[in-house]
Amino acid sequence: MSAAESAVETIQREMTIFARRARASAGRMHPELSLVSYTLLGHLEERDGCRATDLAGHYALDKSTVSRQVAALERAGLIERRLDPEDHRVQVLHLTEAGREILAQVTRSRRSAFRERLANWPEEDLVRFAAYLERYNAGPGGTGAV
Amino acid sequence: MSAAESAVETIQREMTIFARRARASAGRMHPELSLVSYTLLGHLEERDGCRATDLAGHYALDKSTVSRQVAALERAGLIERRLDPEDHRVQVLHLTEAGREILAQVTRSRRSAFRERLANWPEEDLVRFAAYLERYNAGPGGTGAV
DNA sequence: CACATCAAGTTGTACTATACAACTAGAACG
DNA sequence: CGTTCTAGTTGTATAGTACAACTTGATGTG
Repeated sequence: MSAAESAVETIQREMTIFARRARASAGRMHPELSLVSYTLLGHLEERDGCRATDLAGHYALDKSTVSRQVAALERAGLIERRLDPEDHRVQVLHLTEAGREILAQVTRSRRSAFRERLANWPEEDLVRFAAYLERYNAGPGGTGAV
Repeated sequence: MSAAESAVETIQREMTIFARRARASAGRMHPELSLVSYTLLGHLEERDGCRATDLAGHYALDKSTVSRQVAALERAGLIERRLDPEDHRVQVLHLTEAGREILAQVTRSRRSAFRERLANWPEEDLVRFAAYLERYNAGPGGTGAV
């Protein structure tokens, strides 16, 4: 096996380990915010509000799934729905102040966990690793290479 | 923000994207084998058989979860249980011939998906990326930096 | 304009993966 | 022995998900 082939094997194995761990710890990571909720809130912050359908499309989730997630986030007071005056079928979702705070808090705690994990890496390696990950994720998706 | 800090941000973001995708596609990846089942079969192959408790410990799953997964895999004819003659509480799990085949098949299809995704990477980058991932995963776990 | 079609969301239902707790059966050790 | 430990199963509950059926509003065409 060539060096390239064996590197591909390693990447596959390590990505799989990572995915499994992420899955296992997703629910326990932050009691107040699952990985999905966190991602959705992050999207709302980044876009400054969007529709449920956009979330579903962007994250490849069924609209019913998003509908329930959104309902839960609203019940928790983290987001609010504003009827689009242009189109009354549409609800534009926005973070509330509480939602913004929780999101920032979870982001901080996640960031510090990552920092800790990467604490001893030389800057050069961090930069290269970051670039590789971006490149990997930007590649053609949906092939199951997860 | 320093280059190192911004690299850590990127790593966090990209790892999260990856984890979310993995999660979303886990169930659809291979109709015949979920990510968890695949991982468990892989472990059995690697160790040439082990106990359910070992699987639970190694993958941080509850023993009841493993028990049901194992039951499903046995029903599907992919593994078999052999009573440990030394200790009648213990069932040693082994791949069956069918299990070995399915595992090999899924491994092949996953590998080809990874290969495709990484097809245009220069060997040097593959080797470095693989090393970074190994290093990342080998770090202290369980902090939520997933 | 009226009806057909499309789009956004909700709700009913079902399934999978998971955890925790209570239990059974066997082992180990005093 | 009997107590305590260990391996595994089963009951129960929850989260996240999908698919299908439905409601409501928008759009476009004869």
